Formats: sequence, structure tokens, C-alpha cells
Amino acid sequence: MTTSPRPPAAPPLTERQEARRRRILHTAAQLASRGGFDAVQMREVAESSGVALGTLYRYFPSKVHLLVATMQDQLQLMQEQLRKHPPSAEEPGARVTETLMRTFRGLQREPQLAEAMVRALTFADRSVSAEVDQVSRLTAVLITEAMGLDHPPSREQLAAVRVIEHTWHSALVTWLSGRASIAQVRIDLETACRLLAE
Amino acid sequence: MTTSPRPPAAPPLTERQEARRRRILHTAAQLASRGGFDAVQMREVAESSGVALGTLYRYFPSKVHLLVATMQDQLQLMQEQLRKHPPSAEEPGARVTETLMRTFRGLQREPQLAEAMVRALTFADRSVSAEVDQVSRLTAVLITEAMGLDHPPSREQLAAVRVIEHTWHSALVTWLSGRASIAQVRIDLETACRLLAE
DNA sequence: GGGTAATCTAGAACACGTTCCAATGATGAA
DNA sequence: TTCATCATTGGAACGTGTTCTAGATTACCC
Repeated sequence: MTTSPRPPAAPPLTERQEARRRRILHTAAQLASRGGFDAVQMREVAESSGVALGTLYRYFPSKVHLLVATMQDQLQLMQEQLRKHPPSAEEPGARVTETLMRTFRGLQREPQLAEAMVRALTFADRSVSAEVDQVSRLTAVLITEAMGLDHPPSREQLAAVRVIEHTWHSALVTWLSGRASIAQVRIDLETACRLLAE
Repeated sequence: MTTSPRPPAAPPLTERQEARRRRILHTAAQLASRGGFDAVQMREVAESSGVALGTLYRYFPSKVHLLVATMQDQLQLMQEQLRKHPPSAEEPGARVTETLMRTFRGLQREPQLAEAMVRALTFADRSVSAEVDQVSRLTAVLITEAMGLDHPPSREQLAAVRVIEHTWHSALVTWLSGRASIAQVRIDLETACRLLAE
């Protein structure tokens, strides 16, 4: 409990360690892109990354930690893309919908990877809450930036962002489990974004 | 794939079978109420229910199926309670918030059980989607009834119900993983319920 | 009641996440 | 350079979800 290995006051990694970490994340994403959550098997991640199983567990204390870290990675990539090509709509609500749907289509391109990351995210228990929180914060930033305001968002808008984030997250889950179509997801996001228009 | 054992065209259960099913669900809820998801161990569920492991798996094809069925059970109990004591507020939005917060407090009384059920629900893959969908439908009914309309809900209201359900579900997850307080959950629900006031 | 098919039981066996250990290798301070 | 510490390795071992099998029991039809 008191000695969490990675994030808090992380001792700087050597170059080799950084490389190992990258290799592991890359392998995880690759395996996930094929069979999804179940296909990310810790023994195989270790072997394909050229790392012992114990080492893998030193870098990522569980499979869920590993996949949540993968999600952080992917979110950051997405964020860079979005900053290069910001949404085109005028109204904040429409801008946010556009941004999230674009992100959605990005996930759609690697549905198995998406499944793996989202399963991990929702299955995470308290021991991963710091990392999950980081993902949540990244998402909130992504939404807020999409709004394209020139002044800080109001209290109501911040509350709306939370609901949009909930909707985004939950809609993603229902889509991944085959219980909602993309069209339905879009409608749900548009509905939630109505909260921004006030 | 083609021979799913339980839900489609379920052959009627004998009395003994119905009793076994009940015993299993009861045991599962009991174990969950203590240690949560991890404490529901299939061998122990079987033993405590006086049933062989293979039989348990015949009734519930996986641990997730078992816990999702438990959630259906609990939701139905909650629904009966709510029908006996409907919310007191006037406005649909306030009525829904009141209802969901009351449900929330119900879950709070058995937080470990709640954790087990919600973890199962969000971890469920496609093989459980029918059962998860049933939970979703129950929740939607619960919300719609809470609105207390004397006419069918409008298209906008139905869309709002979906977003409220997403918010409810996702807020529950963040609360269970310790990343949001009850107060914050209430705020999020109130925000989502603003969509009903139009 | 007798026969048959379905169900149930007990328990072994398997898969994969996770932990642990002894031996080896890298790193940094004196 | 030498030593001490920490990281890494290979692999065994453990726990729990899931599957499988052989034999007992039950349900049901004649």
C-alpha cells in the first residue's frame, strides 16, 4: 500500500528501462489489437517483449495496470491529433460531439484494442484508481479543449463535462458489448452535449 | 454458440431446480456482501449451495452471468420498494434524482455486494449481453416510472433517460472505485436530470 | 414398474493471473 | 577497481475460473 512502485515520486528510469517499458506497452497494444482483453496474456507479453515475467510485474503490477497504461498512451496520441486538427463546428456542444465521434472512429479502427482497454478500465479496482483517474482527467481535458472557449468554463459547463464524460464512457461500453450502434452512440453524445448549450 | 442453455425458450424448471437456482443466487449475494467480487468463488458458491460445481455452471455459465443475475434480482426488489413508496417531488427531473439517490443509498448499505454486481456488469463481454441488456431495460423502466408522467414520454425525454442511465451507471463505477463522493454523484445525477426539464 | 434420456455429483484436469525464489547481471559509491 | 545494492532472469508454484469425465440419480413416458 505505502510503496507503490511506479507513479508517485517515480525514480527516473534509465534508458534501458525506458526502452523496456516502451517495448512492453507496444507488445500489449499489439496483442490487444488481435484478440482483445483475453489475448493479452502476461506470459506472452513478457516473452514477446524479451523480458522476464517478474520484470513485467515490476513495471506493471497487474494486467489491468498494463492495459490502463496502454489507454493513457493511446489517449495522448489522440490528443495530439486533435490539437493538430481541431473540430470545425461553431457551438461548443457540436464541437464536443464532433471531437468525441472522431475519437470513436479512431477506436473503431482497432476495436479489439478498444475492447481490451475499456474492459481493463471498468474492471479496475481501487488499487488502480490513481491511474484510472489520470485517464479520466485526460478525457476531461480533451472535452474541455474541444469546446474551444476563450474564457474558463462556467460551473454549469464543468458539471456538463462530467456528465458528457460519463455518457462517453458508458456508451463506449455498450457499443463494445454490441448493445448499441454507432448511430445510437452519436445520439446519446448529442443529447448529453445539449447540456452545454445554456 | 447455438445452444445457449438458459435464456432462449427456457424449458420450465422443476420445483427442485427452481429451489437450487434460488439457493445459488442467495449464496452468491451472501458471499458478495462479505468480500465483494473476489469473494464470490465458484467452488464456494457451489459448496455452500449444496450443489456440484458442474451444476452451478449449468445454471450460470460463468461467474459474471451469476453476478449479473444477482443484479437483476436486486433491481427487481428495489423496483418493488419504489412502487410502494414513489418519490415525493413534483418535477420529473427531481423525481428521478430522488429515486436514483434512494437506490444509491440502498446500494450503500451493502457496498461489497454493489461492487461485485457492478464489476460483473461492466466486465461482461458479448456472451452476457442479453442479460446485461435486461438489467439496462429494468433500469430504464425504473427511471421512466420515477418521472411520474400521465402520458408517454416524448422523444427528447427518452433520449434524456438514456443519458441519465449512462450517468447513473458510470457514476456508480467511479463511486465504487473511490474516485467520487456521494455528493459528487448526486450533483452528476442532478446535472443529467436537467435534460428532462424542457 | 421398466426403460430411457436428461440431470446431478464428485473430483480431476487445465488455463492463466500472480507470487516467489535462487542465481546472475548492472549500477553507483568509496 | 571493489563492493554493495538493486534489477533482471528463468522457472517453479499457487489460486481460482472453467472444462471434462464417469458414474449415480431423477424425471418422464409407456
